[in-house]
Amino acid sequence: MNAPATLEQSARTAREVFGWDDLLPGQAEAIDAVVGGRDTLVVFPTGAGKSAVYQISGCELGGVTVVISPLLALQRDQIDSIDAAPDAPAAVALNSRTSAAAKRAAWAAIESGDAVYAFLAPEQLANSEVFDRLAKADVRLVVVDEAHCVSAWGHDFRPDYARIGDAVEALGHPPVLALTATASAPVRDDIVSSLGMREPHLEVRGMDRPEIHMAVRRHEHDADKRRAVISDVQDAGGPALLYVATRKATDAYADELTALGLRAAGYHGAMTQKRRDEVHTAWSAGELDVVVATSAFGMGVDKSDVRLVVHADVTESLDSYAQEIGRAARDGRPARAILHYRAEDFSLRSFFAGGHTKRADIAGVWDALLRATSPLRAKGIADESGRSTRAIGRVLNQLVACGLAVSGPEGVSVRERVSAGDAVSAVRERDDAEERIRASRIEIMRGYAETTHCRRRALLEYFGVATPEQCATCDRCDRGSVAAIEVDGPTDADAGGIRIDSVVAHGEFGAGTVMGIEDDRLTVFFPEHGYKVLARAAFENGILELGEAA
DNA sequence: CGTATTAGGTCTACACCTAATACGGTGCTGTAGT
Repeated sequence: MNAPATLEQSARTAREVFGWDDLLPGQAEAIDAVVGGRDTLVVFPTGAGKSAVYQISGCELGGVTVVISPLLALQRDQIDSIDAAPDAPAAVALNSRTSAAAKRAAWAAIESGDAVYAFLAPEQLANSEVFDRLAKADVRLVVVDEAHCVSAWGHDFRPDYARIGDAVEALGHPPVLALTATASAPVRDDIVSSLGMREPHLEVRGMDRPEIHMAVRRHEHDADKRRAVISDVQDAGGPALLYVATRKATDAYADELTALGLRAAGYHGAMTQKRRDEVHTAWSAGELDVVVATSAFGMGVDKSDVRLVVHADVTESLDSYAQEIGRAARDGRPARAILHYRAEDFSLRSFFAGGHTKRADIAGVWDALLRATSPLRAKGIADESGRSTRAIGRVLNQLVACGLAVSGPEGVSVRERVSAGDAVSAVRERDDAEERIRASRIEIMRGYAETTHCRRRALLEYFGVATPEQCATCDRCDRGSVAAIEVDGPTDADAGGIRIDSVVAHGEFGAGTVMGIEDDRLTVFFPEHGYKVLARAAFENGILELGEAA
């Protein structure tokens, strides 16, 4: 392979086919790897030209470029942008919203032998007709967009994400190009192994976003937190995003901000598609000061002048947090990211992380599958047993994930005829493993929130990026080197020999670490019991003692 | 696990308290019915 010639060719394609004058840093290297036949993982911030990498590579390679993308709206945007290019290959979508006529046209394009981009949600790969036809087509590249979803959405929420790797293998393993805006080392490893990528070329650029000032504020009381969040949004100085943990909170904050005279709108996954589109459009057009959203808002939202991203609750992982604050300052001008939280807020995340499958559900589903003579669907089992379709669906996913059952276009059927008891324990083991992983992600988030060192360093170290000790643009660096955890109200960080990070011993809870100090109360984290707010008087009656530093 | 809502109990009656209970995120798909 002649590398300079390839690069020159890529630059020409960019210019002549897509109308881009220059390739951005990293794009040429990634394209070179993909066109050379290597599996490639690209981690660029949004706006740094991830799409161009697959568009140019697909054009160079010819044949069919399969693009797996999580949201139908994203697929539509991508197709629109390809259609707008001066001389780009055709782009088609295959999904549940595609009309019969459009499907015929799409297959005609795919089977024509000309270069074409085919956009699919991963669920389409489980459709045997779609898959069989793709397998016969000339697929020369598989692109996985928003590849972090492979890691985050794997088995439970969208199980087909976990099976993309199998589909790639069954297609004869054409080069795989995975694209994402944020991926920590564990998530990268997860993507590589889940997609079955072989010795992938890794192209990571621009993880550091020094233009975003980072801060965290911890609160004792919910009312204080709400006030602080509202006040931050009022002082945004430009378009602001407010992320909350629940759908209900989106409306509550949006109403309050509206009452204060801001143009605010709520956004969450349970709203009608129409309403979601309206909010999205108004936000993009600059008609809203703030969108109050759950994690549903973000992917595919491209607004360059966001000046503030406030989180009223912790996210489920530092990966998600980086993703969400990364939506600020795409124009490169200064912006701020502020995380507000209370110790209790982690419990909602732990709830989402948990969720053990009920034994009776597992046994019931397994029994139904064993008796069945043809594949079953969640709805059928649910109707017959009177349990919820969702619960049954989860059991089915877990049974497939642990290899006891297989999922096909007609539904799920038994693969290994083990006893109900064995099925129950196999599913429970999966539950436990998943919960441990999610719990550890939450702990990393807690670590970020409670670090006494530079925030940016804490974030970037997690992403495996070397950084200086201090960034000078986070709340920790603002106040000098190692600072105390900030707690609402007067902070007396040294009285009575108790300090933030002091190790203490409690009669009931064992050894703990002081996380916060108020006038007469301490917040202490006990590894086995979590956070406890204790009266300072506990020292006087001997329940609490200053521990040795060991 | 924590919070918000509902049900139940109290008993001059109304309003109020407590205990029990429900609920909490992300999206595809296929099918039924307008």
